Amino acid sequence: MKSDLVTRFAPSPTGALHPGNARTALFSFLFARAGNGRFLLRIEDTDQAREGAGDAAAQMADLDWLGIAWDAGPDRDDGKGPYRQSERGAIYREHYHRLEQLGHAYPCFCSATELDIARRTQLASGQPPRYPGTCRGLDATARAARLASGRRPALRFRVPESGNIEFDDLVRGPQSIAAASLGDFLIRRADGGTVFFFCNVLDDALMGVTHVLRGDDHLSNTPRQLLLLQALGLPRPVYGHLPLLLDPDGLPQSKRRNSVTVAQLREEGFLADAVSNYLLRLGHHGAPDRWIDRDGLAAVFRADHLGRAPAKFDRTQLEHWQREAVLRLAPEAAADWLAPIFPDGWPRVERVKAAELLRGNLLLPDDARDWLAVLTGELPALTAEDRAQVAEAGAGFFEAAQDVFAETGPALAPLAERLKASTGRKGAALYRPLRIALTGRHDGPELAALLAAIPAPLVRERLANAAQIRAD
RNA sequence: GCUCCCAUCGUCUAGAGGCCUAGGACACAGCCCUCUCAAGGCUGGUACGAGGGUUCGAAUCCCUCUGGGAGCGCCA
Repeated sequence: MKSDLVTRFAPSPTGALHPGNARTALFSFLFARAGNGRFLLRIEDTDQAREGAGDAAAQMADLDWLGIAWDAGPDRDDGKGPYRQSERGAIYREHYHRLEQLGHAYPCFCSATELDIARRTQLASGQPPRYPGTCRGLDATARAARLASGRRPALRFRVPESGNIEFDDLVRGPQSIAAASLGDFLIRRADGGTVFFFCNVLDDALMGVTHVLRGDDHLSNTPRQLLLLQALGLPRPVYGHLPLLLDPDGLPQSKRRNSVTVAQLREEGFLADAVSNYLLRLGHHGAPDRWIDRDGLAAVFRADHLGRAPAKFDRTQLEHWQREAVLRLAPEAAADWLAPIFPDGWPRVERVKAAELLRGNLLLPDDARDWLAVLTGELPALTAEDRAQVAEAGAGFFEAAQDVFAETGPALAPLAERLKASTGRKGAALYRPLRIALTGRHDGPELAALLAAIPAPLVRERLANAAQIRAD
């Protein structure tokens, strides 16, 4: 059963998607899903100058990767689009006209320098920088005169001189601000370009958005947008302002500071569901401590469980969820996950087998590189300590191992049994030298599985090598 | 400069006056399990930014300060 709930994510395609935006998108998406509503994606590409080629497509790919699916968007119109603001010029023009007709907006002829001077003056005298109202009272003749002199006006919204603007924020609670503290703000640039305050809120209303989850940085802008809706006679959505997501050092994420992007995490090999499980718990509480499947995410999301304090991006916690995610990967998916580090010619079956063998000891695909050498290549030189352990077991031990291996093959149980009988060794004294000789390291999957996975010639070679090792 | 927002273990968080000698998770340390690592089990240390109030009682309410952030753009 569909409800009337409609949420959206409205990124501007300037650069890559950061975890903070991804979280906002995820929350909005889950919010809609949890309420049987719809989730919209709108691209706010009104600033062509700042837009990088392919940024929108890249961000959409990131969202898609995370499993954030939009019911309507640039590539999926539902009749209320277009979902790119660059294609909505006619709609904006129509509403500019209405605002002007209604007396809620007026042309402003002030130049950038004039405004700058006013701003500086106000700042210098301890006043908040606000539009001084120069063009507010211009009559028809004055306007005509300016137009005639060739000046192209911008359009400004006429903010009421008194009264309070009130709204109840989903996460911040009741808000109230005096209209008088707001200056008349711009809604259309002199070149005809639209301005965020305007197109953003207008599109939300026109697209039927009922609940807006967005960054904290918009909280103090909300009253302006509410004024706009009121002037236009459009319904207002419920707002929920999410605290910022900070870098590990506590500073806001930014391109300049090289904050991690979603694309980077993906390239490193982090799994989408690990990222989701992590983001779900940043600034949102109430989810159980255990792993949640992609399909179960929406069921634990609660809009009334959103936090107010900013959170720091913490790789260690992401890694915890990554470990959980890797453990839960289906065999085929695990092989795909490791694809970047497998040799090109490797057959599918081998890949799946290797992935199954190693995944318990991997956090990222890169971690598998050394293990690949264990399975197919040359072992790195042993440390002095490891040499000592191998030497302690003795040449006889490894000679016996070679003999037994020749008979029993790659099954550990009979091999261990026979070695135990012939050398008297057991437990760690038996297994550890074998592990070191065969893998060159102390950690890793079960020895039985390793023995079965390492090609027999390599096993023979390594056992023979171990028999040659003497303590330093 | 002005306005607004935020503040609990290293990190994510629970906490809406007594249930808090502050709970959980991650991380860390120790032990158990075990051929190793991981997983799992058990145990442990670590936090209410500071100062004033209000109250019988404050992490929770009020004020001040401190620290952080945002907005005030012909950026979004």
